[in-house]
Amino acid sequence: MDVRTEILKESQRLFAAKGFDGTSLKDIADAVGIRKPSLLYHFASKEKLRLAVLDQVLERWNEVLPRLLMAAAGGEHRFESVIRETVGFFTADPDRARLLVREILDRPDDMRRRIETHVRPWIGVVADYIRKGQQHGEIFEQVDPEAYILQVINLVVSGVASASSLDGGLLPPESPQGTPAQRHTRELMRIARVSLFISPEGESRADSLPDGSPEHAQERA
Amino acid sequence: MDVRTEILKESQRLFAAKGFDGTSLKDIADAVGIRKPSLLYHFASKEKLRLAVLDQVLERWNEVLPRLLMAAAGGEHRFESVIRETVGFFTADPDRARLLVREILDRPDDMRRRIETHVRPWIGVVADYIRKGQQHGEIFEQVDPEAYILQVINLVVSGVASASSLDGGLLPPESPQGTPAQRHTRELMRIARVSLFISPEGESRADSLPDGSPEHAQERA
DNA sequence: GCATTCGCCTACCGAATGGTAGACATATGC
DNA sequence: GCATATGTCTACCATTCGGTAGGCGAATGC
Repeated sequence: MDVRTEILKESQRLFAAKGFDGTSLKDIADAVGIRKPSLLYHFASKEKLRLAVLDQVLERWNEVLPRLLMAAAGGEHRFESVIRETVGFFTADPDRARLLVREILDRPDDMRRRIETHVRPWIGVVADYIRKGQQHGEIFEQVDPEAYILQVINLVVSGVASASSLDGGLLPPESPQGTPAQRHTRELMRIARVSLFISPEGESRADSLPDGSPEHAQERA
Repeated sequence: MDVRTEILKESQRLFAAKGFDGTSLKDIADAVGIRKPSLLYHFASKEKLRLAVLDQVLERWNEVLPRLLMAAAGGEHRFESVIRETVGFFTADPDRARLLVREILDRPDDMRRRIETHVRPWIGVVADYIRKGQQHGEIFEQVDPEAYILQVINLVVSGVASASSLDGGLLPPESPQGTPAQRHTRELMRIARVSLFISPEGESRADSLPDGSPEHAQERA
């Protein structure tokens, strides 16, 4: 693999695990198998490297976004597939979620700007979709579209970021309901759906479990 | 104020804002207005200081927990007041939330142990409450009690931790629905309620907005 | 009165940090 | 064949890091 790519990969992993300040250039160089100055040949400074890693994640997100929004049919299925794909994007590589959460905590102002340009637009799209659903009586009037979307984003991203600590420790590794990750995702999807759509009177959906997102397993490469 | 207390206060603030690794002992000493060795006189090492700050937050949580669980009447009101109080605890001082999220990311294993001893017990209590509600037909059968509680905890803690970045940037500072913080909290409470309780047929509650938690404003002292 | 403790200080330490200088070897272009 | 560009290296630098040694003054105990 290309050295530069390798550096980005290991940096993302280490930044996600130990944070930007908690990771030294030597840590990264060691992980890649080169010396520190060789690393600085590819990325002029630690700060440049940080930006490159962050850009890589956000660009990747921008790649899957169109596919994600165009996905599937209309109605509830469309909504579900959007959430499912979003969850899949982060569970395919939880470091993405951890990195974003860390970045939000460490540099809220920078991150706010990035979010406004990258995320704002399609929040508007989804919010309009929700408002339309409200007019048609399919979605609760009480839903605050923008606030709802933010809560769901938070649920997905922060959920994946901290899943290893919370789920692993508090849900039994084996249970009739499935693995912790499965239960986590299934309940997340249920909450997002039930708190949005007015249930069509007594509908008790089978809740097919979309999860662990094996279809995304190799998407990381 | 007691110097030791002052150190803990500034440490919590700085650890929450810049992270443990991103904060130097000099930063803290400067914030308190003393020299670094004086700081190390009160706390023998940076690690000891970290533990003291974390303990302080968790102890505080343990103080309000009983009051929180015993609160109010039964039924939905009880549930709502529990969530409201929990949200209040963290919005009263968002650094608590930021600190916990950082700690989960930085030291997941340590945090998992702490969570298992501190949080596990009352998760069981709430989960039993939910199961009882399911038997009585008040709560959706599809709810996975433990997974649901984890999602709500995540929603509250991570939500408060990143609220400044997300809400501030994506919700307009002024709107007919209220401030970003109000809309955030109101939608959070709505999602938690609607995704749990089977709505009593056409009930369209006025949604009195509990928020900003002014009643907790001075609780920080 | 006087020894002791407390709390804070200046001065310093070794280690690690991000980053630079410059040599060297290999590959490439012409 | 030879100059140039590429990529990695060793050696080094200034700074900052967490932490220590030890002195000094004010309070405290007896």
